Amino acid sequence: MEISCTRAQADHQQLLNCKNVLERIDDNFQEMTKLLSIAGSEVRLKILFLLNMEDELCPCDIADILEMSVPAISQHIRKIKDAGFISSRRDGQTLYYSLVKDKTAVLDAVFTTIKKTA
Amino acid sequence: MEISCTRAQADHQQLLNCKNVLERIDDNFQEMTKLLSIAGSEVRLKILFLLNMEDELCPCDIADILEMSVPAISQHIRKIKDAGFISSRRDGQTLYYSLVKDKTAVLDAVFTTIKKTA
DNA sequence: TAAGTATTTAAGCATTTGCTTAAATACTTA
DNA sequence: TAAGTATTTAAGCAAATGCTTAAATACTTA
Repeated sequence: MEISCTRAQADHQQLLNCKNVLERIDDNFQEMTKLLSIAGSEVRLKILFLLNMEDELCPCDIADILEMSVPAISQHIRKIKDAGFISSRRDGQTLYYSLVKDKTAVLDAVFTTIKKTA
Repeated sequence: MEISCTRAQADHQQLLNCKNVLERIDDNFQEMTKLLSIAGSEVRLKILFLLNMEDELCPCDIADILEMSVPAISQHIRKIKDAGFISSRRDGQTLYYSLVKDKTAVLDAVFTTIKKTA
């Protein structure tokens, strides 16, 4: 917990306080980074947005809408699913994916902002 | 704008509608992806969080708080600055960085969530 | 103007990312 | 059970990322 900044003006109490705050909520940063790094890709952000708008979609639908290959979409879906932000239900051959709402609640503000036509 | 999904059950009207919605707000997706991909790194999310909490900080402060090298922090700062989400003011040798509030407003929900102690 | 501090920039390199193509798995239906 | 559809998985590869170290730039002060 030592402070190395050599500036005379450095407010060492401020820096220590910042360190303490970050340390206390470190787990929150990791969980939030997981969500934001998932959402910080244009393809995945669109997938999340579409699932929010349509409730549930299958990989084939998403591939069509985004005009991308099915394996490419499937691999994005796996990443989002592994992180726990979507879940799936099977209906015959088709897998329907939907948002895990309580893990993605913070994205509501993001979706609202995106929807605002400039 | 053609639909390639071969599923008999596919709701082609739904898929076309999704494509139209996305197309209309495509610029919003790009801008939002820029912000989320910046914020989707633990180090940068902490930098943004700290700037939100402390109003302004210099690279040296941030390097101290996060216990990282100054060049590493500087390169993250440059990325955030190039994207337009922070601005700087100089006071002597020291550069102070602060959030561009109207470009990062959507992160308020993120910061609030992070601050909630579990 | 010389030396010191704050910061950025650049080169180098290991790791990660995100696609492609090909093959495997799961389910349905003739 | 064979053939077809939906999806995943895996290998391969080009591009992006994020650090390190070393050097350059900007400013201050003795």
